[in-house]
Amino acid sequence: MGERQYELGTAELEVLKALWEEGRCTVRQVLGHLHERGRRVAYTTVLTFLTRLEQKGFVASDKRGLAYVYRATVTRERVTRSRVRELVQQLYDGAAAPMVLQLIRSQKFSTDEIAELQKLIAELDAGKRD
Amino acid sequence: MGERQYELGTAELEVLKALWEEGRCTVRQVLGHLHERGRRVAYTTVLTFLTRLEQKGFVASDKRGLAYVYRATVTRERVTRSRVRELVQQLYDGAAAPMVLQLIRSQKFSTDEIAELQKLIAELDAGKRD
DNA sequence: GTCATCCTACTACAAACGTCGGAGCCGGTC
DNA sequence: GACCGGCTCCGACGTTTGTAGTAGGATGAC
Repeated sequence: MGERQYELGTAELEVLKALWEEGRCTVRQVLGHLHERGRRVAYTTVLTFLTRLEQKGFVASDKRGLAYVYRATVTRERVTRSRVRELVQQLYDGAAAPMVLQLIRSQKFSTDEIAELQKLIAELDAGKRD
Repeated sequence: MGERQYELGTAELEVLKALWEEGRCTVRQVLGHLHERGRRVAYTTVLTFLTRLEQKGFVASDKRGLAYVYRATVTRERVTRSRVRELVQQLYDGAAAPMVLQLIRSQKFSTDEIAELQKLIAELDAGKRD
């Protein structure tokens, strides 16, 4: 079965995000990225996360010179989709519409975003009528 | 520092959902509810979750006859909102729109749901123009 | 050759989670 | 009055997650 359950802690996800945003990174670069956004954590902690992420198959590494360089092996899209689906499942037993309604009601959107949403939904609607 | 007020594991959430759906319940009733939807778990496990949920302030109980009766002290909406917000924060640094787009793209909606969405967004749009 | 560095590997550890087993209490039933 | 079937309390245990210290290998500076 294809869609495996991705188990990622929030701190692990932070590290993965660093890789998505920076591309290939050494441990130290990830650490820098995290520090830049106020995440204070030790070098070895980052190393631990990268190692675990590699074990779980989310990143790969190769030795380049004296340090390992890590890269994500899963796309942000994929993990994101999986996480959202998981939450929809947990909260609404798989029904996405209530989640969307919830989001639309409880968050503020800019005029541009509203326009974008309208466009997208219109497309959906058109698709349905085919 | 994550000010995550609601710390709920997925299994704990299952139990809480039982209370939202059934109203006031004894341990045994929650157990029955879970068993009905294929969740096989022991009586004492449910008891543990209810106890922990009570410690965390999500449920309250009172002794009625020989068994305790539990009830949720937080609404489904509240927990749900908090969880969604948390995920939006984690995945998109707080931007709700990408999340909505993601949902709309990756999930299937019925015609009715699409209509509902259109209505809601139209309202939003109207509100913006005031 | 010796040092100061930088990097990885190994180990550790507490808290949270998911999961129960038993001990022990209490109210009916033979 | 001894037993059965509920119920709660307490403790336990394996796993995951977040966090990090320390040991030891490689490397470049003198």
